[in-house]
Amino acid sequence: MIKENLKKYVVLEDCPVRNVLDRVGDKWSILVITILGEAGTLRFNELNAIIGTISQKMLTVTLKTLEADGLISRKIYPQVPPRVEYTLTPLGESLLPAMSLLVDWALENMPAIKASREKYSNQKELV
Amino acid sequence: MIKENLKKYVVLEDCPVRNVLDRVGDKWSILVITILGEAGTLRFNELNAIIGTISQKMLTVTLKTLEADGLISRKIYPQVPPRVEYTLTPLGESLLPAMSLLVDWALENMPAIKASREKYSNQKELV
DNA sequence: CAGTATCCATCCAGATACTG
DNA sequence: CAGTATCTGGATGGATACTG
Repeated sequence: MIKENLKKYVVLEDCPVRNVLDRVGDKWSILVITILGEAGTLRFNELNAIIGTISQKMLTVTLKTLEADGLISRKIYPQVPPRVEYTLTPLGESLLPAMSLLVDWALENMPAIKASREKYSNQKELV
Repeated sequence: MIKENLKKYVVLEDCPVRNVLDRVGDKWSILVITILGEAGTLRFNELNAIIGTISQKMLTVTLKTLEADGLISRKIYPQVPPRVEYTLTPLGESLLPAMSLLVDWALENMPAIKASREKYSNQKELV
């Protein structure tokens, strides 16, 4: 029966897939990974300045989560004032191809999606 | 200056990328797209039964959003009781390769991520 | 069958202020 | 410089009951 077979995706979703996509889906992770992927290594305040619209708190949370997942590494230089540098780990780098494919898809198809959204909301208004 | 150059990602993020990834990031969209991608066409209650843990409300919301984005199409058969069928549009199908790359990455690297998370939380406890 | 409508708990992101 | 701590409004997701 086809429906029973399809349930495998639900299981997948619970364990590894949704776990990973929670990161992909949150507001800042992809941006941070993309930027680190291109820049190589950046300090906390450099990331903060590049993104501009992120709060210190969210940048801290995002970096900690990505570090916990093993996607970025955090290097502390014992200085005053402190210097902390962030870099993608090999695991983080291995995510770049999949992410850029998604980003490319988004860039390419955003016009179509936008047009569809407008068409849809106009239809709703007419009802 | 390298930092100014990197800001392009922030702009990208605001407009098309984050818009699309909001869908990827929500709780059910990827699952629905994946299932429809394999099944071809399904009715509302078939999807409901396959996923099992989704509420009617969230399935409705998810399907409406995907329809508004032009990723799935909704076909109503004027019967009593009603019959509504959902299918991926070509736009929705074009998203499948990027998504499956991401899903594959998740499956392959989940063990590493899990190990990293445990190591990280153990470190925290020792402090 | 395929939804709507309503209420509710929780999470999330941002603003602000403070610190080793 | 690189964070932490606290508070708050709003969005998100789920449970339940009802309906054309």
